[in-house]
Amino acid sequence: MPQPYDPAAFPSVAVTVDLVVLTVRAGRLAVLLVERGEAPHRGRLALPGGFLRPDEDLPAAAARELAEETGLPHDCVHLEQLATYGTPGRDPRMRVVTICYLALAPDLPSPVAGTDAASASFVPVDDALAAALAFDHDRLLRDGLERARAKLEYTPLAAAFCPEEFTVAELRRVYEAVWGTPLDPRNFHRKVTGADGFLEPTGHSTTRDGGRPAQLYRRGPARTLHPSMPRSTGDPHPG
Amino acid sequence: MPQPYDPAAFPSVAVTVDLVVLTVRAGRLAVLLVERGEAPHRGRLALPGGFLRPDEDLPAAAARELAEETGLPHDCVHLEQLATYGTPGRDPRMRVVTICYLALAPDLPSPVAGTDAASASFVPVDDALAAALAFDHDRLLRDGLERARAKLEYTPLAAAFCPEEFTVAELRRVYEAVWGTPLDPRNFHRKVTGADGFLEPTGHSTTRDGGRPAQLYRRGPARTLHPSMPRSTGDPHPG
DNA sequence: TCCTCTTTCGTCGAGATGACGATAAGCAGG
DNA sequence: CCTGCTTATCGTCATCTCGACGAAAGAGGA
Repeated sequence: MPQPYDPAAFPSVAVTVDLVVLTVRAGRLAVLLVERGEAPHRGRLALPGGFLRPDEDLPAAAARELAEETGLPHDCVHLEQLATYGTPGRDPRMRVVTICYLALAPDLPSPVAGTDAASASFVPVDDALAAALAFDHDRLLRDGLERARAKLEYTPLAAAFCPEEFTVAELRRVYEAVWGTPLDPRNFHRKVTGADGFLEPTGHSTTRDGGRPAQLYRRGPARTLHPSMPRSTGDPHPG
Repeated sequence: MPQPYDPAAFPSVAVTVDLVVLTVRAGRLAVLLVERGEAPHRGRLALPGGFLRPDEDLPAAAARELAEETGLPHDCVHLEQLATYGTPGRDPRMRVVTICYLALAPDLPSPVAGTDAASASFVPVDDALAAALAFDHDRLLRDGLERARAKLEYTPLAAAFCPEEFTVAELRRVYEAVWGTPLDPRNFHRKVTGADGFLEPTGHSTTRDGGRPAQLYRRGPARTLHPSMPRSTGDPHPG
């Protein structure tokens, strides 16, 4: 903590808040990107974000940026702090410390045209990683992906990618998109319906997936998964 | 990311790097604290930390603070970013954004007298939480504890609390101190010796624990634990 | 009606785990 | 040397979970 204190003793540091906003669209994991209109990295794709305001809390800044870029109702979006990046030179203009937030959102039907939403669009993560992003945003994105993949294992957070009511198959497709591996529908069904507090039946059902009508569920109250969601398929055993 | 750019457009923000340094001493989990010599919170206990320097990377700043406060050889200390705190008013003097790092260290034999090490000392976490810390350091400490407890479950990081060579019982006492729950020595032994890459036998043995001589191990190359270290004792089943 | 599709329920063997018994191998004291 | 104490290490067993897969249920379409 600041012991010696002198307003002139510390350097000028700009603080920004950036976002890794993930969603699952057409069975693929996608990230929200904006095209930079100014130097440096003009024309390159970048994560959305902006300066922290004078009297703004960190989560509030993240929520504000999220609303500006997506117009999403922020009661259906999961938002958590990811990490902070401050390597000198990561922004050629000046010393910038960036607090990165991770957001998981359901596939929004209309790309709501907010203030800055015009230039923002969801890009499949594979494409985003192939096309080098501006600044060190490749790294932020990779860190966000790693966090999201890990969290699906031991939290019921996959439901954050789903609409209010969803089927077990829709939830499974979220896992398959984020992890990039196919899962057995039968074992998956047994697992999630057996997990305490993961799913709450709504009583409704739907045939939007084509075959036999599926039960509709909403998110349960659980915050963690015990035991965790097994990720491997085909890997025999670690022990 | 900074789109509009104007050096005068962002407010003056001080960036500090604070540390939650944990160790296990006398079977209890302890945290490194310093006594504040200046206002605000003069005389209160606080986490060690300081200002980020102009051309210093974040992990480098954390490592520097750690060396200043403990004098620990920093090749035996695990250091990772914990979270960033920037709520307006958390420091009454000015806007401060603090990047907090978590460090796990073995019990150092001599409290090496470094530059600032004089005032720094390890305090059992229970005592630290009972005595309110300066600023919002209670929260940083709680977050650090939560992270540490979680990481022991799915990583071999408990060995970071142990010296170069250690016995299974010493490792078990680390888990018991961090989690605050007793573990069955026989099941624990089976688990850690069976986990791939967790422990590497040295061939030596010791009787420093009193009874039958115990094998000495060093840390293995594994970075994660599959399956994870079971935490519950007494809880029958979650399903 | 028959086929196809997806959901949902069962079965089986292979680990993993919790509880706990049994043995091994040191030391202290008589 | 023998007895008792300590702790380390090995086994056993019932229960739970998981992966692989079979089979029935319930809708729509040819």
